[in-house]
Amino acid sequence: MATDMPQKDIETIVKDQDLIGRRHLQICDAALKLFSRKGFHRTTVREIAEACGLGIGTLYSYIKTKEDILHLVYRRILESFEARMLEATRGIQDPRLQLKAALEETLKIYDECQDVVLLLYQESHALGRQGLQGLFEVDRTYVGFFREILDRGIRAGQFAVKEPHLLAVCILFLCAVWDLKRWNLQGYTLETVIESLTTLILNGISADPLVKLQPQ
Amino acid sequence: MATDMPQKDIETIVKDQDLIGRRHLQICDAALKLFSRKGFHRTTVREIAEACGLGIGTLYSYIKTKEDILHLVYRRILESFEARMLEATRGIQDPRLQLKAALEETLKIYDECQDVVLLLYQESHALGRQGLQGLFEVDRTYVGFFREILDRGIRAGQFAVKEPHLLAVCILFLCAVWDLKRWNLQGYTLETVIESLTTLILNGISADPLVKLQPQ
Amino acid sequence: MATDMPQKDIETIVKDQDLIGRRHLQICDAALKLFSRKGFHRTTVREIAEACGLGIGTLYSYIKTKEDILHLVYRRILESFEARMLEATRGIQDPRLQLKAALEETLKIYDECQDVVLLLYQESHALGRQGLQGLFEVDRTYVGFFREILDRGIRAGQFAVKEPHLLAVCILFLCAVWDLKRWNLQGYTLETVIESLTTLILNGISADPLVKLQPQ
Amino acid sequence: MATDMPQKDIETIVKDQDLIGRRHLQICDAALKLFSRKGFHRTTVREIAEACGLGIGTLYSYIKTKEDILHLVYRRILESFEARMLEATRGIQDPRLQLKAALEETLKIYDECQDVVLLLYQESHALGRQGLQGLFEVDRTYVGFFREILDRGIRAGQFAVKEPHLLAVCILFLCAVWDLKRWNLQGYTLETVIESLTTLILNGISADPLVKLQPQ
DNA sequence: CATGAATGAGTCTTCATTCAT
DNA sequence: CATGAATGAAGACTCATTCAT
Repeated sequence: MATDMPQKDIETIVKDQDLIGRRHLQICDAALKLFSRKGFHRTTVREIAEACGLGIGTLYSYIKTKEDILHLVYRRILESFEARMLEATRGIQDPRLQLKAALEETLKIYDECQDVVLLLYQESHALGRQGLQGLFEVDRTYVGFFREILDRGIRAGQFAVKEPHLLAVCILFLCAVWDLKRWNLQGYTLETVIESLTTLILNGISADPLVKLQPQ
Repeated sequence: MATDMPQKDIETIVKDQDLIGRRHLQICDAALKLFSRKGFHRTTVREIAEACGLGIGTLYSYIKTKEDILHLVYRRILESFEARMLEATRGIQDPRLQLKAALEETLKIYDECQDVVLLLYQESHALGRQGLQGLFEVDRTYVGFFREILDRGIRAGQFAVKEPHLLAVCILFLCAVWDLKRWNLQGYTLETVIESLTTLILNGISADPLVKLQPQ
Repeated sequence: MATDMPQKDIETIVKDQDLIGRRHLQICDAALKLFSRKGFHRTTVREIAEACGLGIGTLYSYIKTKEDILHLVYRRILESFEARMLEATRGIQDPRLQLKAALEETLKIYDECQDVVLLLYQESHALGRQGLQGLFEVDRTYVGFFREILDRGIRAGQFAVKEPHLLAVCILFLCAVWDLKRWNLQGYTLETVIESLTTLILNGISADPLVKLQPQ
Repeated sequence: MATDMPQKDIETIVKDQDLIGRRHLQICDAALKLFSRKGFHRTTVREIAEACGLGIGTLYSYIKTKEDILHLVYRRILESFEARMLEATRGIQDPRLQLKAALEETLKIYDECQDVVLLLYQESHALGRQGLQGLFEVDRTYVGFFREILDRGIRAGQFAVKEPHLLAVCILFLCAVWDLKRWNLQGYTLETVIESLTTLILNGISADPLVKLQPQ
């Protein structure tokens, strides 16, 4: 589904593709921690180099600019998110249940990766046009996944949704509330949020008014 | 309702409160444009000074640090948002209609002030702890407004919501989708979004299942 | 004796000599405190203005440059030092006793005005050539005072000194040890220092070897 | 005796200790000249960088702050002073002669390094607390050297001194008169000063009054 | 392929001084 | 005479990036 994201493949001096892969992982791990803690701008390339045990020069053999590191990090994050999502919803037939599962897993991921989601929303503008395009693409596949669930539900007569794509975007976005507005949600537990959001959305799109009473 | 946000009043060298007020407006206007276009980090203080027709020294008579400018901008934005919201929903009695109006107005504002909303979400981490507290406070009053509508609807038996505060946060947050995910919503018009979101939310929280069929 | 120091009279915009005098005192008092605490460079003109209750503009009506303030301060300090010295040694006939009194008084002054003496030694290079000349002049009169005592003692056969001016300079300078090397003299009291220095100097210049045994 | 001054070792970005050593020498040489001529405050970091043929960035790879440069300079100066002193007085048995030699050498050093001594006295307050501590420490070892001579003389019955440490401080301090009051000692030669100071001090501390007549 | 020293453009911020009111 | 807002030159320091070894 998302194996072919537009790689905007980072130009490297080193040519050994295998080594590049390993180094990129190394760099991602170090950079992710630093970016989460201090943000993109306040993290220096030198710090990243130190944190991943490479010389600065070596680091620069595997990237062209600092921005590339952000790319690497984003790509990695989104890949892992997507993998988890697919895993969690695979094989569920009922659209309503599958949507529920997708919501729950997304919120769980967002709960675990709070810093990362913040990073995603706050520093993405540090990417150039081209870089953003890549992100958008990935996001689209992620959204596409929700959209498929909606489509199946609509075809099955379970969901009444005029604009499935729009709704998919909204639903995915809404999950981020747990991270982006966390300071305003201090008293709540993840469970409460999962339940409330699930209720809101399922009721919001349900075609059958009578179903609604149960979850509430 | 929110006239007394915690001012964290910027220390200035100039004493004339009136002049300070005017200059701050001047600075806000210039900074807002630049921040929207280039982001906080990529905008230099010198650029801001030039853009508002002040010498750097003069600019620094009205602020202590660059961060203060971001404060000024944020405070200004949120004040104006709140004012518009209050204006648009004042006097509407029916909670359902009032919520509809609030949603519509918020989305309209967010449509007009796309850059500003992005700024709000992306650069807020450039503020220090104290500065963030101020923002949160304002946000809480804004959220509180939605919450009051929900509460009235619940009391009137129109809404079925377990966690009104949580829902209020979600609803307000959801409006930002139009700005934060705009690149994934290219084909849609504001009207479509207003309608879809309104439907989703009203259905999502409606206590009476039979009402739901009409708007859809 | 030193009423006619070369005034390098500060150019002022204000012409009322009387007012100038009062303002200069005002400025001196404020500046002295600030300079002592923070040093000349780290004290801003604005701080001085605030400390003496004048507007910056007003302050600048009574001086031409920041350096002028240092002048004012130095001149004031030296005048007061000299006055105290004269007072303390007036009328003493015996050169040995007079030298003792002069030493004692100088050390007492230096003890009371530790910060000021440091200021004198550390910031004088902030003065331009012309300003330094003024200081030197004052210092010379101060030194001259010691020299006169030495001369009288030499004529009286009490002191054996080849280079009285040089010695006078040294003696006066030596007194500053209490301020400039204070951190290396932590355990000592003023009294001990007075006694030790007096002994050293009187023995060092005494013409009559037999006298020496008594004070030690 | 003073091989282990508290290094407060400057944090550097560059790791190669050997290179650091060489660069620090380079920086010292350039900075010393500039500081002597223009003082610490009036010398810019950029000037220092140019004077030692490094880019500013490079310079800052070897120091953390401008103050560090002053440190470097001071440390270097004091080390060289001490080395010369030790060399000049080594192996002299008679305390009186050794003190004479120490005085003479110190004054010669101070004569050659007039600018440096001024720097030492005038700019030391630009150092922070910690930096000053380092200086004091070095000064103490220097003073300790004089003190040892005095102690030996006292034990040998040649000197009559109640407070040897205090006297040592005074003696060392007195040598600085040649630099700090030079403008008031224009007509004198180094030889005259050496002779006068030596006479003053040796007579001042001599235990045997009869010896005194000879040097005078 | 690895390293890390070198670079300098660019950043925020300060402060003595002036001048219109 | 008094005031204080305006000014901009200048300063210390950072950091992404390169390149010789």
